[in-house]
Amino acid sequence: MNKIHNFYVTMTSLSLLELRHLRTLAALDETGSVSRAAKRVHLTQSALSHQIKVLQNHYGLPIVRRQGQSIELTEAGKHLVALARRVLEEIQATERNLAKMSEHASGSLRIVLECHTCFDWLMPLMDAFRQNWPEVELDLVSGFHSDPIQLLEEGGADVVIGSEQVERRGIVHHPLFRFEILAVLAPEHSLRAKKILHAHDFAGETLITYPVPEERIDLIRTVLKAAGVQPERRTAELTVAILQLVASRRGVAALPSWGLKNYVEHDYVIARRIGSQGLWSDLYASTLAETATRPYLRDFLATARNTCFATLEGIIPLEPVEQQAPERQQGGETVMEKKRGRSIKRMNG
Amino acid sequence: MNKIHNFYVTMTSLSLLELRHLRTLAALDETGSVSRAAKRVHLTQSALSHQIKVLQNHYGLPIVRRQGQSIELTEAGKHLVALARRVLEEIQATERNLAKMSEHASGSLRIVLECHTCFDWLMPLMDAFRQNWPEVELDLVSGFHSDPIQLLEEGGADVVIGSEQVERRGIVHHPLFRFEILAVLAPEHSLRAKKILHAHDFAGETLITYPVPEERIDLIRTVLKAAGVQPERRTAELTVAILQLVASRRGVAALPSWGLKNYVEHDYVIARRIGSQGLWSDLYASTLAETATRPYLRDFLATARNTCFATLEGIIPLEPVEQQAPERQQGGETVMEKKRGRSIKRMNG
DNA sequence: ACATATCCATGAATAAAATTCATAATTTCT
DNA sequence: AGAAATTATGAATTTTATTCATGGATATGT
Repeated sequence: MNKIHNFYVTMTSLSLLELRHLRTLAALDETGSVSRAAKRVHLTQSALSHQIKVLQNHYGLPIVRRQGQSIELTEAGKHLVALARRVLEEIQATERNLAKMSEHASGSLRIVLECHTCFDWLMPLMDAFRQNWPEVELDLVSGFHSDPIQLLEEGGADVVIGSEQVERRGIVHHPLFRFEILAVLAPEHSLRAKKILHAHDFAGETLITYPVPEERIDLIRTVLKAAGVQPERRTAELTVAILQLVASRRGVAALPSWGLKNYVEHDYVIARRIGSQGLWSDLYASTLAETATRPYLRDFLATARNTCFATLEGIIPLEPVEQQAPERQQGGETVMEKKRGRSIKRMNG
Repeated sequence: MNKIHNFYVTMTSLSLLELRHLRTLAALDETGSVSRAAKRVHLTQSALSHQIKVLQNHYGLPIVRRQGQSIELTEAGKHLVALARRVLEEIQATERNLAKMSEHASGSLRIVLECHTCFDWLMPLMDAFRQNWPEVELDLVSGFHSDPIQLLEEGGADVVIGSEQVERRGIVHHPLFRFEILAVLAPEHSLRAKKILHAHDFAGETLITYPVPEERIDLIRTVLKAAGVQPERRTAELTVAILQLVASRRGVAALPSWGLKNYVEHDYVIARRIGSQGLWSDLYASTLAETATRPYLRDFLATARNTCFATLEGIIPLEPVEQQAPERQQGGETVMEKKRGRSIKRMNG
């Protein structure tokens, strides 16, 4: 029936464009480089290069232009990026709606912050979240907690934002990003000539930190302890207060690179790399496995990543690393095995 | 460097949604059936079934509900369809912009209509086109032409909309859709009792047609000629005029199903299938190979298909059939080989 | 200036996934 | 009840995206 004729006819392939491309375009725009964008979307640089090529062939237009060490979007590229922005936003919005339909969109999201500086990006994020999930009780759990993960288990909190990543049954760690911790000095400080500071440079200095135990301070834990350097400490609650103390030469500090830009540009303080590789820290959001399935939590994480990558400079995405699958039956946590998309894979042996 | 830790961490797969899914959703909504939607997007029913399943699993929500012989979109499905509509429209708009950037968006689009009834859907389409491509000279080539394809070759027209599909060098045929031609009778006509009309039923009747030669009238060419039936003919220029003549019992007609619905519902006329399989006709837009590459032509075809499928009832998509690849060098027409997307393939041997 | 990172492009190999095929299950219509 | 039409599903297959392995090109630093 319906016999099919036996010869070709053109069928102009209407749009080979896929959301994947739009996500790539957005990342390209945000990072200004193919390889950085690749990290951002968890693919290789090669994959993105191929994607770009396909698009350029399809539209018969250049989309990016190689500009020395990085790239620049062409006119056409900008059009596509604008499209990507709008479309991806619309998608997020309706996915939020679907999530709200799928279960009760209520619950609590009580956040423990191990990293004080994270206030900077968390505040606006929380404001946005409140709008999208009015039914969710959103809170910051204040005060110091020696074992914040335990708080999760006890039900006293729902998310811990910190850099530890202890393997602990029933707990999942959602990678956020990696950032560099820089040493902050007064512009006239005697160490100003050095491009890179090493452990011994801190000997005899006063270290200004947030009021948390030493083990929570990366500089001390991973750099100074090992070198046997033990500077004096002085604490302040707020980032601005720390910076003010540094500027007025009461001591030096070590802070995430992203919050420093403005102050450095105005010569309020200067920032220096710590160690030749730099001192880096990874940030995770940890939750109970159960909590991880909640749609509002997933939305929270998604927008956290989005806004951080869009807002914070100099941070890099973390590879989602795979947990040594808990061999035999470990309970009902098939959650992650099921829910995760295709793109979790080892990227180096 | 950057040693990678050795265990898993959840990475909530952010949206496995792709445009493919949105295109499917839109088709599902328009056709109300998985198999019809499949034809619409040139995939198998199975493929769509799988797609739907994936989406439902992903969102944890039913998207379609089986409703007897066809399907119904759920609340969630409707959300997604609404998204699809907006997104696909935005994409078409920016692709139009890109097309305009890639070459001069000017030229001419002079249309020859072999099928008179096509006026019905062509008019609004032309209006829309004029808005999007103000630089393109849009015209209907009037009058009768015995060999319209020749008009293309002579440069007197740019597109022929008709049902012939003669293989001719340098000419490409873009499939539009397949539609059924129904016999139209006055409600009191003596043949009203028959569900299906056959060739001999037309003997002794007056056939009311557009004023075109017999070879252009499918009913005569493919049904009556073969049976040696030769009814009287009477012609009218406009579809409404034909219908009026039929209603006033001056004769019978054969018209595309889509334009009849309103008249049939109001009992102005009645419509009957012709032959047990029905009488079907395929519609193609034919152009020079060269014209086929113009972005405005491709846009015209795309929106033609879109609006037709959205507007006209009872039409079905045509499989893009592959031309018996012109073995050895047949000139420069690599155009279609290059430009067409992946999805041209034989779907039944 | 020369070695050394970085960065992007590209072809081939590989891995992933979407689609088809074959068939079962379900519903409707006669 | 049987036939026809429609959707669902598991397995096979094809198609496609992605990685891998390089090469060339552009800075970067000593």
